[in-house]
Amino acid sequence: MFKTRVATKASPKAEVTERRILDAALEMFRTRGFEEATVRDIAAAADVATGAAYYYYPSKDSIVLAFYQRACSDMQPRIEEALAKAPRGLEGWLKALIQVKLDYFAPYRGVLRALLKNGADPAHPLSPFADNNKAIREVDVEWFGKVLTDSGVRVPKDLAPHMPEVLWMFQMGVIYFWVTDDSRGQQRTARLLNLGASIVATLLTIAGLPLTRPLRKVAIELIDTVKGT
Amino acid sequence: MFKTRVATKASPKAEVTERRILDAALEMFRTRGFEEATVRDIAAAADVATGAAYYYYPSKDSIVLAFYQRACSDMQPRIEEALAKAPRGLEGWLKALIQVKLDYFAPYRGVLRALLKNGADPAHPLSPFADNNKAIREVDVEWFGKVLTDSGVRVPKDLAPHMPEVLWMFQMGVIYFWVTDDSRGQQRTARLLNLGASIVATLLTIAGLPLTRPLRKVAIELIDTVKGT
DNA sequence: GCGCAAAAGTGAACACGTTCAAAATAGCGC
DNA sequence: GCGCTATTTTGAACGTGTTCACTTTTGCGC
Repeated sequence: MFKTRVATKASPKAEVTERRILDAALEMFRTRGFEEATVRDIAAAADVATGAAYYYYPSKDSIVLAFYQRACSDMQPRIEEALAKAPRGLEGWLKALIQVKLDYFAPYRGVLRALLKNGADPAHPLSPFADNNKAIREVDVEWFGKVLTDSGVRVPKDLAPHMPEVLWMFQMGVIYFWVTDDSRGQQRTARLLNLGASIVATLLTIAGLPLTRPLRKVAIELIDTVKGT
Repeated sequence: MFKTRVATKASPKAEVTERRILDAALEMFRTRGFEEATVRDIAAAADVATGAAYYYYPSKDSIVLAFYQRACSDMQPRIEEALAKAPRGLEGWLKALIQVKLDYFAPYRGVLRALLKNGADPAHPLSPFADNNKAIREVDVEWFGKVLTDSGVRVPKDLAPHMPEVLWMFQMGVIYFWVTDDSRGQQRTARLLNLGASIVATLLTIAGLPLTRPLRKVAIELIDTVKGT
């Protein structure tokens, strides 16, 4: 139902056109906002006919997805750098990792809002939770795994395999909050990130105590349920 | 920007028309799904011209909001009944309270998905988080307050005023999960609700222990941040 | 009943995302 | 260069939600 246009070694000409459309779209999204940027205008700005946009992208929304994918590779080196600079420890790294994304996406907050509109619906091809974007998601989750092991925090055996994805979910929560956070400079998100990272780190150390085992059991069951089969 | 058509004591004729449109719309949403039910068809089914729908409802989405509002009053007696029947205690009551909503909305899962598409965005007039729906939300939150006090669970003073809204948020989480849960009979949501309610109840008793005070402090700060000014 | 303002209702027209049959161009064996 | 296929590009047309100038109906003072 949702061909993402196989990345056959397209002729360079076509590649250039595809890029021109994407760039024109992003520029227009940024300046006018997602809803106000019409496909006709985007195509005109890219010097092609309206239909051309649909030769390269199956829908207007999917242009945003292309942006999201580009963003994810763009951010890899930035993440590495940020983690190196950040204060050692889980909390600092968590904040640094998520902050990279907020900073990168800042000029495109409205664009991201459009992408996340289709929500956490795993059935929707444009959702970060969809199978489509499994590859991207896994790269992302891996960073949280790395941060976790590097931090040296001792995580209970039963919980450990789930933690990277749980931390990734925490990130998604922050981002969802952020896209609709209209406080000055999104300072509420900044607070949320600080407090959230602190709580996560605290909880994770507490989770090691023997007393917490029963609760942990239930929590893991819940995590399994959310993840689905 | 979003006149909800003041509920002036409309002439009965108009009231009937408004109802006819709403009923036709819900029927069509249920049988065809939200996207597939066109305003033209809805209007035709209600025996009015297309434009009439817009005389009563500012947008197609807002019809769903009207449904949501009707649903909320419809559910009041059901909630009362369900709480009376449910096993005593916070956990049982929480589950019963939320289950009433899932049961009521079951035939309209797709419709609700359309409503929640506009997300948790408090700026969007159709969101359950919007100012528009403050009244509804408060009635809803009050139930959680009642359940909490009736349960007799001792909640720390600093946390207590926040708890009804926190529980309400838990409910919203379950509902968001539910609208896109395609497991047979939404059994994943059922598990999520069971486990979640159990965890909430457990955490709440733990929160009374003196040791947890520092963490609770941070958690409350986070809650304040999410709630906004 | 009559006149008339307000309320209710109409349907053509608009802008948008999207589709598609057709045209233009590129690539390539000869 | 020539033909021929596959790729790329076009722009008119479709269906949608929505708007609006207009018509019809209602309510009411007289």
